[in-house]
Amino acid sequence: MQQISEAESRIMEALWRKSPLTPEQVIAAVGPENGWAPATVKTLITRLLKKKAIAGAREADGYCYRPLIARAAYVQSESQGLLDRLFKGEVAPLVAHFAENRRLSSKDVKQLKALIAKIEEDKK
Amino acid sequence: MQQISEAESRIMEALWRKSPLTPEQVIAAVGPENGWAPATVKTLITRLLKKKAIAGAREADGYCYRPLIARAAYVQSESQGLLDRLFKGEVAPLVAHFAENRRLSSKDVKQLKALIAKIEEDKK
DNA sequence: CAGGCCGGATTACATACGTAGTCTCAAATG
DNA sequence: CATTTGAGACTACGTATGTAATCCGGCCTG
Repeated sequence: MQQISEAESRIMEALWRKSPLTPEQVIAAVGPENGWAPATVKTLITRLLKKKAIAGAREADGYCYRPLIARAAYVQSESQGLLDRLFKGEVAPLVAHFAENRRLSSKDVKQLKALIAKIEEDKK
Repeated sequence: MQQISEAESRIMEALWRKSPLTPEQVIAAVGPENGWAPATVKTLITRLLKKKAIAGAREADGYCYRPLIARAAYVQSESQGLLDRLFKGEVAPLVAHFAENRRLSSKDVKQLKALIAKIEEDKK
């Protein structure tokens, strides 16, 4: 998978959120919130097209873009990359790090508890 | 904190692992394993100096470099950045993602269990 | 048909980054 | 003192990225 830059990933997020989108919709979705001119959005789109991360096609609603990469795959790639770089590829050390630095919210803890319980249940 | 590139972070890791290090030691520590020429390492060092991520000084063992940024701070910044970008700033969704994609090792689960238990114990 | 619109290509410029060589000046050494 | 060594500055070149404008060809509309 070719690298998708942070700016480019914001286009992807818009398309993952709702797809397909017309060029105008993409511009409206990401332009104002990022302070981008339409030309900037168009450039990012062109780069994503070149990277085959999205595809454009004429559809019932007119010309539209849709993602060619699943968000889960992108998220996995980015996350695993960070874990590989900083935590020997494993999840637990990252969680431990947040715990040690008081950056685990009580909400996080509650959800992690439920998650672990579910994982163990699924194992039986 | 100024951005530290991946290549630069490898110099940091060497200094976090063992510090202070002479220029020669840094080159030996990161050069071969990354396929870098000494000039490349020197460039990366110069950039880190400019970013004030490391400092060089004459010491008992000669001229040495030491990190000016704690690994924990760097790790927190990078990790939080990823969580902010992809997981609404929270840890649990990342763990859930790995669980859903069958990317949580049994070792991870075991350690997470212990970690959660410890957190709850520390709360009492 | 002519003009306008639109999507993608192309261009522009600056910074960051990866990789590496060269130069300069100060300190160390013989 | 002269020479060597070494650290950091500077240079080089290509790619990636951020931000944005312009251009070109095809299609649609009046």
